[in-house]
Amino acid sequence: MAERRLSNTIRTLRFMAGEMTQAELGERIGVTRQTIAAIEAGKYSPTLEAAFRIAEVFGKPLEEVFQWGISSTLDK
Amino acid sequence: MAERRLSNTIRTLRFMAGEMTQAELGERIGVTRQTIAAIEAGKYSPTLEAAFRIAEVFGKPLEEVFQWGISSTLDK
DNA sequence: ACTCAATGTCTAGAAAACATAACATAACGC
DNA sequence: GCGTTATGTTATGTTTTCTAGACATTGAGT
Repeated sequence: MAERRLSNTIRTLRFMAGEMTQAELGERIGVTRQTIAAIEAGKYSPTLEAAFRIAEVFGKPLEEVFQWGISSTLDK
Repeated sequence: MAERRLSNTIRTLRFMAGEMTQAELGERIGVTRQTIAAIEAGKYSPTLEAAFRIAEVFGKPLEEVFQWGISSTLDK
C-alpha cells in the first residue's frame, strides 16, 4: 500500500545557505532550536505558517522544502 | 509595515468541485467539518499534513489553495 | 587537553490544533 | 408549513505542537 508521509530538505538547505544553524533558523522564523530539530527529524508536522516561514528564509517554494511523499511499502 | 498572514481558497475550490460540502472534505482528509470551517475562516493555521491532504483532494499544488500573503497596511 | 559552538535528546508544562456535541439559522424541496 | 441539509458558532475536552530548561556528545580551533 502506498503510504503518505512528510519529509523535508531543511538540513541540506541550511548548509547550502552558508551553514546556517538550527538556532539561527529558529529565531528567524520565531521558534526554538529544539522545534527546528524536531521538524528536521520529522518528529512532528509543523503548522502551515511555520512551514511557509521556513521556505521564505531559503527563498524556495514550500514544496521544495517539504514533500508530501508517496513512500513505497518499504518504509515503516 | 507589511504583515504576513495565511489565506486560502478552499471555499471556492469546494464549489468548483461540484459543491463539495465541508463535511465531505473533512472526512476525505480525516478531520471534522468544524475543523474545515475553522480553517476556511482562518481561525487557525492547519498542520502541514492537513494542508497537503486538502490540496491533494482538489488536485492542486499547495500554494494554490493556501497563500502566505503579503497583506498591505490596510488589513487589521 | 581544553574550550566552545552545534546538535541530540529528555522532561515538564504551555499553547494551539483538533474532536465531539450541542444549538441556531438560512435555504431548499416537498 | 414541515423536514432536511449545509453552515455558523459556542463550549468542553483531548491530542499534538511548541517552549524552556537541562545535560550529553561530537567536532573544530586554539
